[in-house]
Amino acid sequence: MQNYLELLNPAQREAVISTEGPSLVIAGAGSGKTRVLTYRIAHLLKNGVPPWNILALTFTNKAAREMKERIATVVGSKVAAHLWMGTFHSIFARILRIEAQHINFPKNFTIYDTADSKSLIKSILKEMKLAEKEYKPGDVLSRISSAKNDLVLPHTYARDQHRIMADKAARKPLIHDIYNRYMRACMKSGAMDFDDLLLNTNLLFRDHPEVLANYQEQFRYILVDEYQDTNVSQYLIIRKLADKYKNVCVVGDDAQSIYSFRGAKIENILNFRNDYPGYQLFKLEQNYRSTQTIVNAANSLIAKNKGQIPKKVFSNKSEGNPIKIMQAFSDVEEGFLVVNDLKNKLLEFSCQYEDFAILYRTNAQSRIFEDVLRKNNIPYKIYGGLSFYQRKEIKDLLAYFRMIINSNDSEALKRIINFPARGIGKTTLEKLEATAAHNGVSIWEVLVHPELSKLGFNAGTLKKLGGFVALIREFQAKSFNLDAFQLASEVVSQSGILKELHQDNTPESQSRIENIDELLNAIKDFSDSRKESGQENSITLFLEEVSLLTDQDNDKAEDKNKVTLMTIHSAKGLEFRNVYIVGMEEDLFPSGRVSESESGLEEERRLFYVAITRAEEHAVLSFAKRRFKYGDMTYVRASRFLGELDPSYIEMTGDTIQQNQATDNFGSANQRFGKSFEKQPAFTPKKFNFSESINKNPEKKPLFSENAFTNAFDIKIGMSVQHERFGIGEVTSLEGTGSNVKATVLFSNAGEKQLLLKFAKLKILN
DNA sequence: CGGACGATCCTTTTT
DNA sequence: GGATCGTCCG
Repeated sequence: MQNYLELLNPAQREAVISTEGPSLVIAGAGSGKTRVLTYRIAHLLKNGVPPWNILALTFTNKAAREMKERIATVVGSKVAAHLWMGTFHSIFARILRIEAQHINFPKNFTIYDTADSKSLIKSILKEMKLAEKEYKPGDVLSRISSAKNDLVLPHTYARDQHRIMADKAARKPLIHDIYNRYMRACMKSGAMDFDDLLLNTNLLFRDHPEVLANYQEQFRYILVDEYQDTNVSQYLIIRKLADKYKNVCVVGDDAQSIYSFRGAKIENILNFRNDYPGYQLFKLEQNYRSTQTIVNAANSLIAKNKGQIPKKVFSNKSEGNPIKIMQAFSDVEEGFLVVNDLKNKLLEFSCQYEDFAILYRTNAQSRIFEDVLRKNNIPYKIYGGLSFYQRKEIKDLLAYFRMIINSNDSEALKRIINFPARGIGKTTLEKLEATAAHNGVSIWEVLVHPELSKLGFNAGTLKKLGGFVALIREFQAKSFNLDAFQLASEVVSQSGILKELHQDNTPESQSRIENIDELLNAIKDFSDSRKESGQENSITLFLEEVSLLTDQDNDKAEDKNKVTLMTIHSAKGLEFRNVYIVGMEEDLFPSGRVSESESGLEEERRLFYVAITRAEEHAVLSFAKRRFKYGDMTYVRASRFLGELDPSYIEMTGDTIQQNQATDNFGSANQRFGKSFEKQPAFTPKKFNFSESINKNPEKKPLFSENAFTNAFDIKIGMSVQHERFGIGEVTSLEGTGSNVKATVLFSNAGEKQLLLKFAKLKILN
């Protein structure tokens, strides 16, 4: 790997070797951005810059990990290990722990996730006697988050006419008050939410110039990936840190800015020239990923946006196949069309499962594709939704660890004070919470206060509370002698969690036990690898790692060679030979919430651009005519974005059931498609078309057959059926009529279950 | 106090 | 279609 410079094109090479002074790298989709970042860092190291003088900030942990591995192949893993490389959140959490004493936080502060934050907001609403209907915790949190990302503290918020007016207009005039209480409560709990990690870093640097000076000196070279998605808070951290040496290299693509909803400012990249005069500009315009058709189609789309950094992304690869658009009558049929097309490509182009991705705008769309893939025995992995670390039993166990490390963490306490059930109910907890809020202390401090007995609890309750305190203290005492894994095992057995789960012997509790085992294994792996590398191995470090994980970071070995299902947002940075972009409908993509504003629409368009440019060989777009929304079947229109792609790159596949209806299907969107689009035959006689492929595979089930789905009416007494969770069983009785038929099934492993056929996805065996 | 069972709201996107 | 929340009853 010594000649890494030879692996680069001229533009990439310039970006790698121009290490001094500010640099802006505009990297078109698929243009080798990661390669440039990787080799730039390797180049610095090769030229004698110590790794601890380099700060590299990425968007996901996974990106950081992969880049570190690639750098290690050039300079060795010992050197690479000393790089400061990670997400903004993980790097600055680490720094905040080191500098905690300066900002009035304990070193062992907890990191609240969104669920913790919402739960805290609910408590505050209760205390303020505000209705949750008026002040939805999620909405309140996003207002607070947006303020924090703009570095607006509560007292400034209260005087910020803009925000106050907006809140009044939204009939939530008291947000500033909630925000204030929220901040105080976090402080009492010794907790920071995600935004606080960045906000407090800013406050640390603002109020402690000597601390800032140290880090400026340390981080002589700063690299930032996905710069177009940084928010004000992140932007200012970079500016401060880079202020001394100005060796800052930011990489990004304004055309791929898709996170404004969480405070990202595309202006950060657009204004780089003003912030760092004398900067060098590098443009990476050759796309190595996709066919010319895909690149050109994507260009034709993004050209509809205004105010971009001029660039001309091109591909030297083959022309490739046209982008296919498929229309379906319903969301379910869309699932079949996509999976059928996938199966054809699998054979036609000798693809692996891992060569496919199904991308959607919202997580809720995944279910239908999961069903169809499962029925076709196609392995898939799904990102998003409930991740492992958000499952109840996992969060409960982690809450014990949090209490051990930081007993002032009131959200953790609320989770476990009565889990497993120890007779401390809602009333008791409410009283404790109110007392804590009234006295400005954490719940734990109330519990351990000598005058607890004067609060009017009865003797039984007092005893139970005392038992809980003793339990936590016992764990704390043990935590000094045990490693992370030993302590975790101790908690699982001594807290009564395991006993409780073993007692109610249901399939659910069984799967919970399995999850807990999995967590213990993860902790063991963590402990062992830490021990091997001679590093500290405390539960604190494990928690730190876990609380900043995303489900993208949980790549497992068994997840190799599977079809990928994810939102377009999480697909950023990835690539696949074949990409399906599904649900191309108005009010879904573009989302109805934003398509009224021009800037919102432009962001949706960038999102579509990101989606298309994930594809190396084939991009397939699909939409349905009818779709279930909120449990109702609704009629929907094709997305306006379909008409914005240059029609010369598109192939339509028609409506295979009733061709004469195909044209109506576009509704108003049809007018936007323009003449050339309309002229396309509704049913292109090409080789991947749909009806032919059915004929080609006569052994396969016809796509539109009712039989493809288990029909509730088909299930009869005595049948042998399979359930996703409960396994195989026999139907012993049926009751009810119509869609409400309830079956009693005797499962060989799970015992007898009553199942509503419309919900339980029973597969008929034999 | 805790579990079971309806009503209700919902849907962007995520560190 | 489903998650969460509130209410009711044991």
